[in-house]
Amino acid sequence: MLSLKQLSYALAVEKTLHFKKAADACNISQSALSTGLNELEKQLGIMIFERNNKKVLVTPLGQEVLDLARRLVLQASELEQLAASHQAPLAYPLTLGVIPTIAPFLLPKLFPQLNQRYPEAKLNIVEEESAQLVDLVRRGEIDAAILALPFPCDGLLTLEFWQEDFYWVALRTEQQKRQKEITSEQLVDENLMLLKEGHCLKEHILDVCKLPEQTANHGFGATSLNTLVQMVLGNLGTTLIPEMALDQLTAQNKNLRTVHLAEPGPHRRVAFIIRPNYTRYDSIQLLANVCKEALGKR
Amino acid sequence: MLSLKQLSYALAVEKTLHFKKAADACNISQSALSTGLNELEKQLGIMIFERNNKKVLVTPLGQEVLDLARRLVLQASELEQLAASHQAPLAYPLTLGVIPTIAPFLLPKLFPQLNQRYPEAKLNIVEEESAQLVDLVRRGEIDAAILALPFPCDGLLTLEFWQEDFYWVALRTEQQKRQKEITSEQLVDENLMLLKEGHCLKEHILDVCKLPEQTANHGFGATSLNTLVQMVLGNLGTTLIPEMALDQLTAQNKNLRTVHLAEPGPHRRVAFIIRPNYTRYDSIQLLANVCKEALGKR
DNA sequence: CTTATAAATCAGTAAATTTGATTGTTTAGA
DNA sequence: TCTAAACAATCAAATTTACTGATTTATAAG
Repeated sequence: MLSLKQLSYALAVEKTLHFKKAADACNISQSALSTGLNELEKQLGIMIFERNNKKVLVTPLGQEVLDLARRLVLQASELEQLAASHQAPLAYPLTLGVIPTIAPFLLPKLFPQLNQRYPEAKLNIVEEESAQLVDLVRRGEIDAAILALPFPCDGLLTLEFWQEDFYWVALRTEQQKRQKEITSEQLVDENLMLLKEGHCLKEHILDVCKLPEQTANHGFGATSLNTLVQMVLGNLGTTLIPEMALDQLTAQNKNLRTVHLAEPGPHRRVAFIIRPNYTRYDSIQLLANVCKEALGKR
Repeated sequence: MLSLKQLSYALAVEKTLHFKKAADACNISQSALSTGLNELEKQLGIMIFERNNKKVLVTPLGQEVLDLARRLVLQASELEQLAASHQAPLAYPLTLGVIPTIAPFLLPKLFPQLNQRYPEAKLNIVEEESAQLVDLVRRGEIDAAILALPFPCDGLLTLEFWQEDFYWVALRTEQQKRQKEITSEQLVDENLMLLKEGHCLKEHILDVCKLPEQTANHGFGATSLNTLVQMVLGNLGTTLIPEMALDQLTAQNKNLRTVHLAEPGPHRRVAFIIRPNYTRYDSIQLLANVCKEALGKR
């Protein structure tokens, strides 16, 4: 009878195309992996890998088999997790993707809250941009991801748990007006610096402000809001940051002023995305609630 | 590591709720099954079955786990089949459902043709009514089914391979007209006998003829077209049969006359149904072609 | 031609699964 | 209340399977 172990060996080889490395990844000897694979191929009656002593490559039929095997192994691990998650909520470690414009602001609030509610909870965090995270979730390499919407995630489930607005950050100077709000039109003259290509926050800001791509000075390719704010302090321009970043990035600094962006909100919505028939929906929902609470208390 | 073997043991117990019977079904001893299950439950850290020496029942969480396990085991077998089907077309035995108004007429033509084209092909046939077959396909208990359309099969794929019309069957008498066609209106006076409830052919006929339910004498609950034709011979009334049944049921008998039903056709369409991501789509397509040929040659 | 590399193979061993017999409960019937 | 039957759990022994480390064989590169 087909075994999941054998299938996982095959998947390891698919990844590395190298028996020794794959064996190491599986914590077995090269010879065990070799015989295991031969056994699998014998049982299926096909060649999955075309190989000689020097090269390994996947056959076309082998690719089909591996794709099915991947699904199988993924579902098996989901079954294990389902069982584990019913012992204590979130007991089984969850691998979570978070985008860079959320991670540094949400996580420091999330972890203490989570520890208090679910002491046995364990999270592995992966920080990537939205597009990569969607892909990782789809392929089942991570359990879920936290992104800012709108973002195209066809076929995935979204679990929204937070909405927020953007704030304009500028240097506090003598001749400033004591304004409470700033409009998109006013922003045009303010040498706006945004994150570099690929960060959804840039798109969201341009969308909300109905500004064309060119309006924004691209901040010399800054990849973090922290950097952007440092640049504001260096008098290089101004920027926009989401509400959740306010206290960490600007609250401590008397030289900065933050002004609410006067556009109809919410300016961005924050949500978990998961595969539609992910088995630990409950855990993610639990987690979403904790996130909400964590962000809720100012 | 979780093994498919253990999962299949659990599924066997779910079916029988009896360790010894389940063990027999798995071709292992009761003790092996018992330890296997204990091992599985230990690995998952949960109870799947609540049991004492006298009763076995599934826990709520156990049910969830079993549902996932079923999917897993099904997909594993599909993987095996995928591999096997690439060695020789149709080599791996295929379990096929066929409705009673098709099976006796299609299969005798199909098998010789199939044997000639694909000598290694093997089919297991299950004869049930449409609704049951749809269910069996959905649950993965059979690979595919042949039904007559229209029939509701949401979420399943259909592979149509044949269309045909209905023919009116009546006793050949002295005073008959030599008519070539008969209309629905004329049928009303002809004491029409149809199959009993549940056979889609009855629905199809009433639909095509735009007749209300009550028009048809229900043939005293006949469950086969053969019986109906015998009743026609016994001068109990008349009936309608599909084209594919003509030569077997009426061609040999001089006392019967068959007249084409004058309604816009085709009166019924015959198709395979399969699960959308069934792995042996190719095999079914092959099979559909053979069916078409088999019916095609008169 | 030599060398380094990598998969296959082999023999021995460890681990797992399975069997058959037995035990201990539970239920139903006397 | 007692007895018998049914059934899952358990145990020791046997078998099968999986793994390791060493060796062999084949390949590509120098």
